[in-house]
Amino acid sequence: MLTDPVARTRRFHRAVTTEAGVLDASFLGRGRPLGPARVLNAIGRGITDIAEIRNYLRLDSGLMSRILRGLEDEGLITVSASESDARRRIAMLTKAGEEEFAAYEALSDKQAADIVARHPHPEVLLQAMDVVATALGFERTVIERVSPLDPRAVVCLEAYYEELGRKLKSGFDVNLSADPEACDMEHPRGAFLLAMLDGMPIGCIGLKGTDKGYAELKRLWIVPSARGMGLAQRMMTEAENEAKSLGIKCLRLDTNSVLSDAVAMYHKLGWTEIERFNEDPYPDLFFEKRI
Amino acid sequence: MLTDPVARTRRFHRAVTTEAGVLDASFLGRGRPLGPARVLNAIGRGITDIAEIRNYLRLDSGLMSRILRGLEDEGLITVSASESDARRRIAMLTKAGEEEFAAYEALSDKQAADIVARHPHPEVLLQAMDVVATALGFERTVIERVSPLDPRAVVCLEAYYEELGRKLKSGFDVNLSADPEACDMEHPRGAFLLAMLDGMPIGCIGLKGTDKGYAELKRLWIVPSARGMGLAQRMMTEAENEAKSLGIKCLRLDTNSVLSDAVAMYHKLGWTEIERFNEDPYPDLFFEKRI
DNA sequence: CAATTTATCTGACTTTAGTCAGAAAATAAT
DNA sequence: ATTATTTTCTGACTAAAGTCAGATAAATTG
Repeated sequence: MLTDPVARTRRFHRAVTTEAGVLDASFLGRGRPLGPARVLNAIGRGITDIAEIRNYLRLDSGLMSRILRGLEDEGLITVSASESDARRRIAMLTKAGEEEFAAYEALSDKQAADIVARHPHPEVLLQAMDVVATALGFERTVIERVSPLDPRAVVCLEAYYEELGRKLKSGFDVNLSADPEACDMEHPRGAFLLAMLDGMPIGCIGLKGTDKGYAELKRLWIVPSARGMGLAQRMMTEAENEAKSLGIKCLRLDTNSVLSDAVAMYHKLGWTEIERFNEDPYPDLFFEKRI
Repeated sequence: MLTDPVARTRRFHRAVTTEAGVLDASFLGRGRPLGPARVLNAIGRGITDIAEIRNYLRLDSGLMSRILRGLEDEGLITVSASESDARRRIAMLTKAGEEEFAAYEALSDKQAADIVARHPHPEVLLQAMDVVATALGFERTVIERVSPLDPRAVVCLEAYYEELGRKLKSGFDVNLSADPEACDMEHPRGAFLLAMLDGMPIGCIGLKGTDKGYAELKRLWIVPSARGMGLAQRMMTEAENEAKSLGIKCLRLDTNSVLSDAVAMYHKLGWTEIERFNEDPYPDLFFEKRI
């Protein structure tokens, strides 16, 4: 009973659907049926293409059409033809729509804050929720190329620096000049990849272009709640592909032997250990891979 | 973004409702609307009193009545008057109903098993789900008096013994004669209390009656995922009340200084340290409280 | 260019869910 | 014993969700 995976999962499901009922009630707190409320929120969250909303919410085209007319009549959205394909239609929030969406957001934020607040040790609960959320949706993870200055990238990098600082005996101090290598990881000189799941960044990797006949992989980091799922390998592979498409033939990386899991992975992925190729104080292991 | 409690909670909620949609689909996989399916499952899970089901599922009496007629027409249930109060009605599954319920159970079990199976480290996910489930429903926890031989009690006791074995340097070996003190914790000589949440035992405590002018509190245990929520104190208080109602005036307990959290709690709850009062090898600290 | 495909819309449905005002019968209160 | 309350049931509703067969217009294919 206490250890049976099925019993535990079903109990989790019961607990969560009870709670979800309460949370969905927040969607009903503004005198609007669930359907229109969900569509309005999808639009507010940036899914403006109607076919996409329809697919996301699994709505019949007829039903969708009527819901859109209703929201238009309320003055919350405007619908116009897509520029690239006049059959497709794009929904936009009006000013009133923005306000209504903000009101829903405020309700949801309050619900979320309440859940956390009534726990005596919020961080324990939050970490558990992170693990569950990552696990449940893991196959929806998408890897996208962004600028290393993208706020979502910055968030990952800061977490990476913080973690290195904890793990290296010497601590870790990013060069004071803010993100000195950012321009080298800007496409097409290099690249910066972000793994996104449910709107949350869960991992990153940088490809740093150089003028020395090789490129470097830098700043591979996976959020703790997503570790052990094979995401790091996927990021490495994607970064390699990115390098290939930029015509890069040789990759290098440096690391520290403290990060034993990472070192093991580099070996597994076909990297070979080489001599020190830079003067950085933190790394003590150096790898190369010809692609 | 990565640390913001509200963003993390909302992401969790999104992940879980997406998943819940899939799980609820299992309730639709047998060609029956959600309403009747939920009622059938409530009856199958042992909620037979119609008023109770109505309260549990928050259904209008008219709607409930019609759903019951529908399930009767399908030959899945029979409804009869309660013996104690002929206004109230009791629903029972027929043979066909049992089978239908079992089919729903099989679907749910399969869904649950699938979720766990596709995770590379199931125990990590399961522990996280335990923490979340406990946190979300915590205020629904009910403490009930059961026999110490109740299978749910046995499950807790085994977990307790296992944990003691890990924590005590000397290990821990329950007296080979199966649960030697069980009869002393049988009401009304003593009592055994179980904390239940969503059908899962999450903690226990035993009140052992003796003939020596005092009773003992034994086997206080809280499932790891529920620790830090103040449940142990609530169990202690309930056990004290139980003792009072049995006319007991003095309580004792023994413990080991390794269990420092427990020791701190005993002090906090007004227990006073006393001399060793038994020859057990494991405890090294002894407490008393007059009530 | 004609034929086909795609995305949306409209109208005419059905099903499911939920509400509400009594009616009937049993029980509890005075 | 009468009155009030509780529990369920029935009928007559409304609202919301979902389905389906075209119609329309834009894009794609051969």
